[in-house]
Amino acid sequence: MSERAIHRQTGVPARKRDGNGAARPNDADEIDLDALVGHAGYAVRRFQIWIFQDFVKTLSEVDIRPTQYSAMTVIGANPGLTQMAVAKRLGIERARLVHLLDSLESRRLVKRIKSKADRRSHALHLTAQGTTALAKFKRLAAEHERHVEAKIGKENREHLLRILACFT
Amino acid sequence: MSERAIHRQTGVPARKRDGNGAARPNDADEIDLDALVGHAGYAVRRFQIWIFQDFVKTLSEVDIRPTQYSAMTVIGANPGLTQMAVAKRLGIERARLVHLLDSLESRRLVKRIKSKADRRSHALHLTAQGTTALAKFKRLAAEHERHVEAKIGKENREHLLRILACFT
DNA sequence: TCGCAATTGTTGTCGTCAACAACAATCTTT
DNA sequence: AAAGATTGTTGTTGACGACAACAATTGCGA
Repeated sequence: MSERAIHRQTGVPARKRDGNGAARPNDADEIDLDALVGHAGYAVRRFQIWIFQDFVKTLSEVDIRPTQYSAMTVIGANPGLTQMAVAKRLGIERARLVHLLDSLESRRLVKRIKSKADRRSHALHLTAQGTTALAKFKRLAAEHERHVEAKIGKENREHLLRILACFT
Repeated sequence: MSERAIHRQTGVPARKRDGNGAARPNDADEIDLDALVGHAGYAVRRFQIWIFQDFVKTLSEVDIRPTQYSAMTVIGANPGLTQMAVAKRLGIERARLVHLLDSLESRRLVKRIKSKADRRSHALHLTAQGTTALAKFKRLAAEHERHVEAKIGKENREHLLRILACFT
């Protein structure tokens, strides 16, 4: 039970009511989050939304979204991976990866090469164009990362990366 | 450019190839994440997915999702808020909140009371049933939070909350 | 006081994403 | 050769963020 909720119950005067027991509908930043302040998930969710928006905005000139970036980065560093391997490593569903790669392949950034060893699978590679494009994506992503640093602080960002390293 | 990528280029023997330059398609945990390890957004995203899954699972017996929980918590602590106020405070779109409240109202957990002062808006309240239900939700959510603590450590969780406090 | 802009809730659409289920082609195991 | 597993694919469902439009209502300025 939060203090402010208790205050209401014990009759501490709310500053404005509308006849329905309504307590100041506006005035956004004085609303009690109560139990939410103790939940990591809530803060993480808000942060993640902020990060994604900044990422998308910072990379808008190249029209690359976070998941696309992560796929290209992994493929670039590990040429020849199968879709299953990429999906498992990044925690993406393989069904989801199909459309993702369709999109990247249609933009000539990635190519699927039918594997001769296992004809079920595709070996994934960046195209030459994809390689140079990825270099630019990485520069823009680094710029985005500086925005994160500016938002939460250099050492906080590094500490965050250490804390969450077990999820990568 | 990652070390393992360089190794490939410099001819360090990859252990298995399939004739297409493919390097060990399987063996998930040896895949180089390259630039992703330096991106807070990637770790945060993976973490957030893990948290949501655990939250949903831990509260599955009461069938409450994170967003529903956050809305009920705020309404419980600030009875009489309008939909706009809740949406702004939680960073939810007011259009999204409509369905969310429809669902909660149909389960008799929340009620919308037409405001007499401003007939455009609704004053949001928990029902009696909603109040007792929320108490149980909070107990389960606290259990979920202990899972988080067990996953990343007590002091890491607290540090995380401090780092991300500016997003709540 | 009248009229126009802003606000509130609502409806609808679009795109992203996670979670499943089913399927054909192919591999592996027995 | 038969049975079972794997890989890529297609499709569906539901939660969610973003956006646009709308009616009812409010508030403000001319």
